[in-house]
Amino acid sequence: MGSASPGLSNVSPGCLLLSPDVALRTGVEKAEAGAVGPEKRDWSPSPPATPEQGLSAFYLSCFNMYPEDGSWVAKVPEASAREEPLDEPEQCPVIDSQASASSLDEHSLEQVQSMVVGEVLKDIETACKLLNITADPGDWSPGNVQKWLLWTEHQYRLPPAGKAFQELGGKELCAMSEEQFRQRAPLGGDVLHAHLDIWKSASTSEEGWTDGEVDSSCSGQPIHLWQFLKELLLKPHSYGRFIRWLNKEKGIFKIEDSAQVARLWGVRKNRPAMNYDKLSRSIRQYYKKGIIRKPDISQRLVYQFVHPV
DNA sequence: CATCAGGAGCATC
DNA sequence: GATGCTCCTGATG
Repeated sequence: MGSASPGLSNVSPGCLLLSPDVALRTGVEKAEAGAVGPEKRDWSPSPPATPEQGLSAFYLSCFNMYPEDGSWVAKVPEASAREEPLDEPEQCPVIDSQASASSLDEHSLEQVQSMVVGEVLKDIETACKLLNITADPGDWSPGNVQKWLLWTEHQYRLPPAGKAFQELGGKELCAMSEEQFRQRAPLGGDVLHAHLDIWKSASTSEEGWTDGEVDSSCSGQPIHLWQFLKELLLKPHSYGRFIRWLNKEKGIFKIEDSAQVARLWGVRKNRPAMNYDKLSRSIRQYYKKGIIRKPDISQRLVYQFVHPV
């Protein structure tokens, strides 16, 4: 998938996907019914072929596969009854080596999750570039708001609502409730509100990333692979199923899902062809430099930072 | 078969 | 030149 640029690919999947309040309860169902339209009802979880197909529509449809509120994860067909560690940020689940059917389901779910997040972020990024606006709706000028409205209306075939939101800046827009959206735009106001929520949550989680102590996106310097790995390790809440510490003090970590880690790295570096073979080659370049090494007892997919934090 | 190790050429900054 | 992407051969469990 991905050619998302470094900026938006910073967003943590967990922040988006684990916020059912935003994604599920603020009109996504209605978004599907009202905007996505009958021709898109039979979405299967595969990425849209073209931007014009509407990546957010894909996102919305994916969520709508399990539309009741509550835990989205639990709605996955035949999903494991095992508790997901979603509410315990520090918990790093250990993936059983004997993969059961249920853990396989979890894996495919994770793939869908990260895929969806990637597509949504790409969607937002595309819009930002196209419209020359920032990803954070709070920063929008009234002109930016109008651009965003036009774009969203066009993407989801909503009736024009620009006039109803004239003179409103991004801050005011963000402060508005779904009800207020509906008052101003009886047709599609709820959908616009739902989309704005997605943008808001995307930019919020992006800020979360830039707070990271090893994050390099502020400095403008290209991120190093070892920094990226540390970033993932710092966010077990979001990435604990892909990569986790075995011994944080010694800097020993295990890549649990090599394909996902490589994919995330590829997204970050805008290298869609990235895979674990290449990523691991880059890790091995660190051997000589004394940044990463294999631990004393070598294990598959286990590496060690030479200078743990 | 996936992973690991490392050589080599190349692009980018 | 540093960094990492890409492709490669060969080894290993």
